[in-house]
Amino acid sequence: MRPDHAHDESMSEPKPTDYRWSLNLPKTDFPMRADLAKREPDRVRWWAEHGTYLQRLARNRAEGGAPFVLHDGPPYANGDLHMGTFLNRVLKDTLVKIHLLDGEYSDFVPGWDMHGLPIEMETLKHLKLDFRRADPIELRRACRERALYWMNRQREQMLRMGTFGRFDDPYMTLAPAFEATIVETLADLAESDYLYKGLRSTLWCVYDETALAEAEIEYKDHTSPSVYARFRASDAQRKALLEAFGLDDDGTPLSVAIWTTTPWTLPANVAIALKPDATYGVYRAGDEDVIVAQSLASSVIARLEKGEGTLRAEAPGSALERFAVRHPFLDRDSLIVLADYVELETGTGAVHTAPGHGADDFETGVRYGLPIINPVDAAGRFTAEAGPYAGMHIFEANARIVEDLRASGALISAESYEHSYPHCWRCKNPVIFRATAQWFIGMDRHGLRERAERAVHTVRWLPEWGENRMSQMVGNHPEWCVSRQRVWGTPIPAVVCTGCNEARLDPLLARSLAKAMRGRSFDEGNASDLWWTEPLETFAPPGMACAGCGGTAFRKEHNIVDIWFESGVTWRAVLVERGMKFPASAYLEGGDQYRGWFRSNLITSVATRDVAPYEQVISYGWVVDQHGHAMHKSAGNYIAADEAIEKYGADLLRLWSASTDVLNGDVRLGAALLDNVANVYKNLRFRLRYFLSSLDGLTRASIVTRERMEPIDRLALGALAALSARVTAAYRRFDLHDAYVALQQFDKEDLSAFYVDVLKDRLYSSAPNAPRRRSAQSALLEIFRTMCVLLAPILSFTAEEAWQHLSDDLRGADESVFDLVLPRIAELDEDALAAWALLKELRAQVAASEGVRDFQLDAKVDVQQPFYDRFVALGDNLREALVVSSLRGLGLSSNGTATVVVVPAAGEKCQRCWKYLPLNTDPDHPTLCESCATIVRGLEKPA
RNA sequence: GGCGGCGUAGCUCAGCGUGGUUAGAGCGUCAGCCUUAUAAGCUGGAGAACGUUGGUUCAACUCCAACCGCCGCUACCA
Repeated sequence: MRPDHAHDESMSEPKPTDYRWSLNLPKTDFPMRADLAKREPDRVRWWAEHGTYLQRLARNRAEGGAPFVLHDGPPYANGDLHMGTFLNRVLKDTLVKIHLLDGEYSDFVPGWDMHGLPIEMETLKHLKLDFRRADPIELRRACRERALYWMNRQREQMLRMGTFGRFDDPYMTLAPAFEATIVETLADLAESDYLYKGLRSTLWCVYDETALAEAEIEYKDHTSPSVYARFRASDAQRKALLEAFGLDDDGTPLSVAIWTTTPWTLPANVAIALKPDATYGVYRAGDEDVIVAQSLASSVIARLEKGEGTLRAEAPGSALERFAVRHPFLDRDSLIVLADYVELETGTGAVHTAPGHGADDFETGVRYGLPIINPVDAAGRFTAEAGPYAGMHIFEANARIVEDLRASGALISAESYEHSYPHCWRCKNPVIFRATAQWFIGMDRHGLRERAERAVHTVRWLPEWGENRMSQMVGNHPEWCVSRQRVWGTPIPAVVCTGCNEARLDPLLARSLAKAMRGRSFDEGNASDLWWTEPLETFAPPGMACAGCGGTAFRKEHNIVDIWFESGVTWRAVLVERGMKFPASAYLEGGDQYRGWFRSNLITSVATRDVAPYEQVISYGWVVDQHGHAMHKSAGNYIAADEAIEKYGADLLRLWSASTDVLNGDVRLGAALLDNVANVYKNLRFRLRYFLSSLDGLTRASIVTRERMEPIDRLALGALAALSARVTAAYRRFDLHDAYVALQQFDKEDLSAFYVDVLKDRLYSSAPNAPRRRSAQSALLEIFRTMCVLLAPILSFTAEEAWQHLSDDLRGADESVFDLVLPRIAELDEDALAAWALLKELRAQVAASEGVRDFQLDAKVDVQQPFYDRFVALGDNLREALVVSSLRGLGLSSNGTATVVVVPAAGEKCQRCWKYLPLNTDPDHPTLCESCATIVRGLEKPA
């Protein structure tokens, strides 16, 4: 012992009346301050070094735990994580840990989505390359490096969040076996006739020069030109049209008024669509006649600025079918056609139709056998077909076209129109429709749509409305365009017959390629480079011949597959290939994935296995700011995950994820809100600290079994069981918020305001080894252990930190908090719970007595019959529960209600235990009660 | 435009499938107490037109309709 320490002791020599030294006051080195940002990284390291997750996983399997597989929806390996990703990772982690702690084989394989345009764009920018000129193999190698860089970086960030999983063996869409699975699935789909090539008007990004899928567009507000224009009739056309209206031709010019927000599509115009059952009129305004829908006539005539128009005649749209008018600036006719989709809310009721530039227009074009004019190249420049506009960029041409319309007198009005418009998810520019030949998965082939919808109803959806949403999503899903004209991805190994130009995807060829890819090791780089580097003969089956012309000469196509298709086969590449549980127990993602990953997985799985790939789907809301607004970097309310963790600590943010209802609606996040959570955190932390401090001195050997505990300690454990039952039930239905509320309430009402207060006297003033003190400590140990395991899925860091502060002796074989098991509650003792509740109530009444403090009172209690015997059995615990000096009596209540009457305590205040009792029973300790005197006497002569 | 979700105290949420006591909880806030959990703890108080407006009903936060706000999804706004 160091001299200065001895000195300290002599300095704090107790005064004769100060008996603090003889009390068992709380003692722990569990820090009051969390310092989460500083301490959490140590915990992450500790879990890694001890293999906490994998060890528990192995133990659960050895003990026969049922498999539980949360299948990870792969984040895109590009950029740092934001709070939306944080929520995603932590919710998944919580679910994984709930099942892990429940003894299941909760196998979580994280994965990454690593191909695709965003990484390709980043890489090109980084290398200052133009993708048209870059060597594909070089570019793909650089993309791979970049994707791996981001994956590693994101992995570190995920681990920092305290998440568990097989982070040493994640799945990657760029791994050889994964790529091979993609190709094999394409082969299967081609073989079973779901996959085919066709000319369609598809979403196209002119900046990235590729087709896009529905899942790749974002809706944003966009201001478009709003142009009303005349399509004039030639003399012969005018005569015919007027006849259809029953009018004579008096030589007045006639035109059909159309409306468009995309003037650049006018060069591709071949038709005007009318609604068959709507009424159209010929209106005379000044010196001209115009045809327009009756219900929109006034707004169109107003734009003519030629005064009030007069209605000359009316006819249904169907009466005008197949008449024609002249294109406003090209030398051709525009056919009047009918289409049900024409709306009469805005515009003129006469829809400018360009089959090359719209899905519906395309369909109408096919129906009428119209030419599919597509005068726009991949980069958005007009081709020679566009006549005077050849060479211009389409969006720049808008203004020019409007001016030309004005100059030729075809323009009625030019305004601007703000509307929500599809944009490219990657470059954020408006997308267009452009007719090109692409590969599709047909939702309407072999009943795929109906089978997918049926599969939806076999799945458990959380929230329940997810079922309806998914069902609608599948019902509305058009053909899935899966081909992309880029290089960073898995090839669609199709070939084109050099004889007849017919494209085909030969399943044998594809499987041969896949087999070669599987033969490559991860370190050899992109296995699918083989499609670029090896001659076609390497993979082509012998005797491959064109089905159309019988030709045997082919060349390779160089499309890659949509990355939504790649992530769409994770169920196969991960669950099936690794021999994990399939269908997965659960998928858990943000609500945006109904159209994305939930759907892509459903479709590929139903098409090839006829079963949904998941048993349950859980979706959660979008993270928005404090005020409910979407977070954007530009709006300044964006929160990066690593910054938030540095500032608040991962555990506080984890607690936030449980503090709010994440499943329905938006999830708010902001500083004020986190302050709120911080208070709750602090309370829970203090409680854990208090438990640890009051367990001081307890050893495994001195633990009192439940049967031999004081009666009130057994009641406390009954209340604990009720908490366990509620929290584990909440966990099993993934209601983290209910678990959070339950833990908080128990902490506050049962522990802090009641049980802890009740135990103080017993813990502090008993002899250290007294059975009644050990009983209290044993109950507290049980509560501590249970609170730790119940908190662990959410507050992983703090629960582990607290558990580590328990003595090795008490922790025993359960080295980590994740070695513990969630309580299994067979059935609750309702009578005990009722007695506990009544005690709390009576204690609250005593505590609320004005002006007097604990122990300054004696009490007399009357309770109704069911409780009477129980209370008698409590013995001195009843007095203890009320925190009074003595119980003056326990009676049977006559009126059926329990009452407690308090009176000033009879004795004098014992200087040690503060109870008011008879003092001076020991001449050496005149200011102590008899019990304290005995204890102090025993302590005075330490061995 | 359509579909869906959400809208209850300063904050986060319960309650509303079976409409009926003074609409609950935690956090915060204010006041009091304790000083043997002490950079803690206890007790008490204040605090809510249950988004708005109508309707059904003896009675609505709870059922119905419309509307408003926020968010998400979606569309053939040509």
